[in-house]
This record gives sequence, C-alpha cells and structure tokens, in this order.
Amino acid sequence: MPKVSLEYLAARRSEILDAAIVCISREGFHRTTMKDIVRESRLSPGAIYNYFQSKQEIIEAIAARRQAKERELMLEAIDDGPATEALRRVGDAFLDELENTKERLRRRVSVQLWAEAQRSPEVRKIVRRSFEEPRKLLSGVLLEAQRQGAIAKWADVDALASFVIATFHGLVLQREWDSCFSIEPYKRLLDLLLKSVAEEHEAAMAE
Amino acid sequence: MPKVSLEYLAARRSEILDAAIVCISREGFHRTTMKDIVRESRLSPGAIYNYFQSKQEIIEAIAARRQAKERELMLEAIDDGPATEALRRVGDAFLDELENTKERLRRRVSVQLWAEAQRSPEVRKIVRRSFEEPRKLLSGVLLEAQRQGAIAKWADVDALASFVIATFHGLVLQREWDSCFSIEPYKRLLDLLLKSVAEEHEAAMAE
Amino acid sequence: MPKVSLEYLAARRSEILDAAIVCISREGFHRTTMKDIVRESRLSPGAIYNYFQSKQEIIEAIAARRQAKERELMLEAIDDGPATEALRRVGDAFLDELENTKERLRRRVSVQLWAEAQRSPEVRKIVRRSFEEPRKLLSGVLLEAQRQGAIAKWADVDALASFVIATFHGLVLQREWDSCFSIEPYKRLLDLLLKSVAEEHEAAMAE
Amino acid sequence: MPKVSLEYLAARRSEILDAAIVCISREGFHRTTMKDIVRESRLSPGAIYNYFQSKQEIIEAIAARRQAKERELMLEAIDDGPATEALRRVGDAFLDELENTKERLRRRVSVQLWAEAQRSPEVRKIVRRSFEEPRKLLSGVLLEAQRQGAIAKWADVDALASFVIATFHGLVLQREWDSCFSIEPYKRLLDLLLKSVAEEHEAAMAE
DNA sequence: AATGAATGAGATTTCATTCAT
DNA sequence: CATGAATGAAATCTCATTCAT
Repeated sequence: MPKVSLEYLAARRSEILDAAIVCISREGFHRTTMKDIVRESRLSPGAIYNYFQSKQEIIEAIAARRQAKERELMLEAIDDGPATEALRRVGDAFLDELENTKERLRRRVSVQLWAEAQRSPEVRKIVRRSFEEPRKLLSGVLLEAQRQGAIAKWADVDALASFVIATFHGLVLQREWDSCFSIEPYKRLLDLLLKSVAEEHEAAMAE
Repeated sequence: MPKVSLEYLAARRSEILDAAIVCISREGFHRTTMKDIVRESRLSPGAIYNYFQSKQEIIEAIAARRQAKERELMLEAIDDGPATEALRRVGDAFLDELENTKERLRRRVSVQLWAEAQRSPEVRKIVRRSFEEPRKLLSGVLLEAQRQGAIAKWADVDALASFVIATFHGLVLQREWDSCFSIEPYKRLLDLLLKSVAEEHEAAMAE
Repeated sequence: MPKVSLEYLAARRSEILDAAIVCISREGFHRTTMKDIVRESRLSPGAIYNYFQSKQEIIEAIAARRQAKERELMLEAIDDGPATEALRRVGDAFLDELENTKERLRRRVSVQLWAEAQRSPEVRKIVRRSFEEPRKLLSGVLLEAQRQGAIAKWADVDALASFVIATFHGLVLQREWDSCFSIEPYKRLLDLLLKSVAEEHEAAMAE
Repeated sequence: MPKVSLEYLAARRSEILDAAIVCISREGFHRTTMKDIVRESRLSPGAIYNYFQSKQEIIEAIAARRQAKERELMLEAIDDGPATEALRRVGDAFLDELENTKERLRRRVSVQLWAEAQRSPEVRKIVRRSFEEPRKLLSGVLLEAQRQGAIAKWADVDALASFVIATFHGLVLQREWDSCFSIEPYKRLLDLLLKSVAEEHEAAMAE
C-alpha cells in the first residue's frame, strides 16, 4: 500500500515534467542539466530519479504527454460540430494556440523533440505517432465531409490532411524565428484551399 | 601569408563540415563528439581546431553553408524562367530535392539546426536568415507575377510566400517520420492553391 | 522498556541478517544496496534502521554471528569425543559443511568479510577473532592429545593448528572456483599428516 | 602511427595499475574512488580513461597481471632444478614472498580480487585461472617426481597439488590477521607431508 | 600545420540515510 | 515501531579543448 496517493505521485511526476519543459524551452534538451531541472522543480536529484529512471526518460515522458494532449485537442475540435466545418475548427484550434504564451513554450520543446527523435528510437516512436495520429483523425473527418458533399469527390482527403498538418508544423517554426509573423493570412489561405477542394468543377487533383 | 593556398584551406574546412554533417545526421549535434568528427574526417583533434575554434563554430559553419546553398538554389529556380511560373519551379526544385539521399542527410541536420537555434544566438541569426531570405525572394517574384497578371490583385503575395515555405518545412519533418510519404499529392495541392490565387473572381483574401 | 519482547526483536534482527546474507552472497557487500536488503527482507528502509544503525553495522553483525557460530561448531566437535581424535572430528565437521548449500552461501559471505576486514577496523576485529579463537581451541585440544601420546612430543601443535585452519580457508576458496573440487582427497592428506605427527621416530619438526 | 611508443603506453598503463593497487590495498576496491587513483597516479581522470574503459576494467587488468606474474613465478620455481625438489622450491618461492612488503600489498589486493570474483564474471574467469593453472603446473611436476620415485606410487599428486595451494591461500589470509604469524613452522609441516608421501610403505592414500 | 595524449570541469546517476506521517 | 518519499553528498565517466612535440 502506497504511503501517498497515486494522485500525489502523478502530480509530482507532472510537476517535474513542467519544470523540465521550462528548462528545455530555455536551453534545449542537451544543454539542460539535471541540476537545472532540480533547481526549477525545487526537488532533489534523488527525488527526480524516484519518478524517472533517466534524463532520457524525462524527454520521452514529455513527448508522450504532448502527444496525448494534441490527440485530445484534435478530437475535441473534430467532434465539436459538423464534419463539414471540422477542418476549419481544427485549424482555428491549433493556430490560435500558437499565440498562447505557455503553448509557445511547449512548441519550443516540440522542436527539441523533433531533433531528439532523430537519434532516440523511443522518442522517435512517440513523435512518429504524433505525426500519424492527427493525420488519420483529420483524414477520417475530411472523408466524412466529402461524403456529405462539402468536399469534392475528386479531392484526395489524405493528401489534404497531410498538407494541412505540414503547414501547421512549418508555422510552428516560423513563429519562432520570423519577426513579422501573423496568423491571419494563413487562415485565409487555408480557407481558400478549402473552397478550392469544395468545387465540383475543379479537377486539379483528379487522375 | 599562409603556407598553403586558400583553396586548400577552404577544401579542408569543407571536408570537416562534410564529416560533421554525416555524424550529426546520425547522432544529432549534441551526441556527436569531436572524436566522432575526428574519426569521420580522418584528421586529428588538433587539425580540426586549426580550422574551427570550437564545436559550436562547426555547427554555425554548417548553418551558414546551408543557408548560402538554399539561397543559391532559390535564386536559380526563380531566375530560370518566367516569373509567372516561378513558384512552381521553386516548389519543384525543393520538393524534388527531398527525395535525394544526400539531401535527406542535410535535411536531418537542418532539424538539428532548428533545435540549436533555440539556444545559440549565432545559430539563431543564421537560421532566421534562412527563413526570411527565401521568403523575401519568393515574395519578390510573386509580386512580379502578380504585376504580370498571373496572380490576382487581391492576393497577399507575402502571405503566400510564407505559406509555401511553411508547408515545405513541414514536409521536411513528415519526410522523416511519416511512413507513407509521397511528394506528388503535395505538388497537386500547391498547384491547386496557385490556381485559386490566379482567379480574378475569387475574393477570399480581399479586405 | 520495549513494547515488544526481546525475542521478537532478536528474531527480526536475525531475519534482516538472513536477507542481507542472501543479497551479499549474490552481489558482494558493496554492490548490495539497502534497497536490495529491503526487498529481500520484505521490510522498509526505516524498519531496518530501527534494528541497525547503518549498513556497516549489518556486515559487522553478520561477521559476529558467523564467528559465534563457528566457535560453537568447533567447541562441539572438540568436546564430542576423545581428544586424540579431535582434529579428525573438527576436520570432518568443517569439511562436510562445505558441501551444504546454505553453508556455501555463508562461505561466500565470508570471503566478503575478509575483503571488508582489510579496511574496516570493526570487521577486522571480528575476523581476526574468527582466525585466532579456532586456532587456540584447536591448539588446546592438540596439546591434550599430545599429552595423551597421540601426537609425538617433537610436534609443534600450535603450528599444526594454524596449518589445518589455513588449509581449510584455502579450501573455502577452491570450493568457489575450482571446477573439479572434491573433499575426499583432502581428508586423506589430513589423515596422512596426522599420522606423521603421531610417529615418535619422525624428527622433521625438531630443531 | 602512434605519437608515443608502445612501450610508453604500456608503462603508463602499468603505472596506473600500480597506483590502483596502492589505493585498493588501503581501502579495498569499492572504497577506492577514481579520484583516489587519479591522485595516487598523478594523472587526470581523462588520462586514466584513455587507458582503461572503466574502473571495473582496472580491477580486471590487475587480476590479469597478477595471474600472469604468478604463473611466471611458478614456472621459474618448477624449472629451476630437479623435479624431485620442485614442490619444496615452489613452497619456498611463494612463502618467502609473503614476507616481502610490496608483495603483501599485492596479496591484500588478491583478497579483494577473490571478493570481486564472486560477482564479476570477468574477474571470476581470471581468478579461476589463477587457481587452476598453478594446480596443473604443480600436478605436472609432482607427477614427474613420482615417476622418478621421489613420491610414492600410491600418492594422489593432483590432490597434493591442490592441498598445497589451498594451504598457501590460507596462509595469505593468516598473514593478514594473525598476530603471531611465522613462516617456518609451515615449511616444516610441508616438508613432513612431503616425506610422508615419499614413503613406499605408507598406504593412506591408496584405494 | 599536424598530432594525439593529457586535461579537468562538469554531467548523470546512485544510494545510505532521514523523518514526517 | 513501521513506512517510503525525499535528501544530497559523492561516485563514475565524458568530452571539448589544449599544447608539447
């Protein structure tokens, strides 16, 4: 029987991850030392190692938590109205989040995750899931929209889903470095694209 | 005055960078040790430090070389025909490169550069340039296309340039992790978008 | 006055030592962590620290218990028959034990005690006693045997006692690592030695 | 091509082992820190790790060097005269060494090796060899002595070799802890044993 | 210029021990 | 007395960098 509740343990774990995210968003994963995380979390090295077996496991946990969160966000956006408008809702949900300060912190960490995924099989597995799962969810709802006539028959909904997600990831990067960044123009171009694939007479994607 | 020619020095520098890229694409920047680069370049630590003052300077040089190369590639694509078709040429040039094996290696390193840019001001400066310069070049040629009537007056060419570049960066990431990745669908969607902004009667971006 | 009986306390102490012996025989003293002992004893760290002030105290207690046990074993063997046959009885008692599985576990720990005695004064004191006391007991009974004429006058019973004990310790080590180990030959050689020192006409040890 | 000669490298390696032996003989293997060895060897941590991959590898190298040295010592003693006297020569060689100050240092480390052999397969392999090889060499020369008639036909030379080695190992331990230790009595008892197995009429070991 | 052995600061991790509950 | 989460000193090992040759 545990001395403290499972909730307590989960909360502590989460606190450590929060502290780690702050550090990693500042200095990157590899320049963040365990000492940094110790300081930020106001715990001791030993305490942290009671919750995570290694520094590597921390970045994996961050990746997993992130992936779960994004999945949730996307499911909410998808289910929150008619399928015909789902893509717009998803776009708004994710794009609006980009302006949120805390979210920007997490997006900085995402870039670190991408870099780490290139060498860590564990992180790669999770990052890969965070690419494929949203694409499948989006594909699914776009297919439904297509059935309902909101998207033209000739459109390739899988490609559309991939395209939209790729654009979003590119925006995450631009948000970081582009000095004159603003969301609005992207929304308009996304809308424009949506309208294009809605038109029956268009045949660009047909084969 | 140097004992060996400047060409010799530049060639050696370049060799070291090539070796470093191989290592970094395998293990990431921070997990790549100087020893790794020494082994891959078949030089000695001392030799490498004759060409670069630090490991950090190596990643900066990689970023700079990369940025110059991309600039060149874009200039070529832009200048290689009528402005009205420039975006298509640029898209093809960059997208086709994604399938090139050596290029994929370099793109893996790009992800490392993005991660490193978050903490190193030097790398950030170069990465930022590699975001902004292509955007300006693209904006310029799109503006020209707009003047020539290939793009509708109401279209925001700056946003369009940013959008296209964002999409491309997202593709670089998808190329890494998405198992069922293929370029063709993206090209079609890009074409579709181009056609949308070519049509006078469309007013989505008007204000 | 204690809340629980002294017997209970002693039993718990003993249980902890048993658990520690299992761990130490597996991984050695220094590679055995308190966590290991906690797991093996099915207690908690705090509980163990109620019975022992430190990990060091545990190894000391093991040494002391071991020493007491050996003393007892030797006293039994000595007192269990005529002095003239005592050495043979002692030899049998200890050698036969070497085949006992549980005893082998303890003998493995003995080797750890020897190693630890080299740096810990406390352990050294006990280990030293476990060398000297048996030697004195054995010397005493051999002297008695000599008085009774079973051992020749010229024989150095102290040296003989030391010699026999040294051989036994060497066997403990061989038992560990020698693949083709068997007790019988040693018993015969011991007998042979005994007969040699029993013969009046022999003068090898005289000077 | 190496910057320095192979001899230089071997000498450095050996110096490190010497330093380690001093430390380990003082504090035992596990209480000896790399810092201790660094201090004693007047090198830096990094330098030591150029010669050994880990602390564990240091103890293994010590074991191996020790084993080689003992082998050499035994071969010398065996070959240095008639087989009929070999056992006496071996006994003298090893026993006399016990009084040597530097050798005592090494013998203390041997005890640490025995303890470490219980958990490290690598060390165990070497320690095992250091038990079995001397036994075989001794058996061989005793067999030759037996052929030459110096040892009775009925004697079990394998057992005799094992017995002698066991006794020696026991002495190493007694040398450490027994306050009134002296070599002479052991030599006499060894001689006595030798004479016993030389006599034809004795039949104790016959079967 | 090139070499590569040496440096040593600093990183990650362990684990004996404590103490609030 | 028991619990087990927390502590933090200290251990092992790494690796960017230097410098005598």
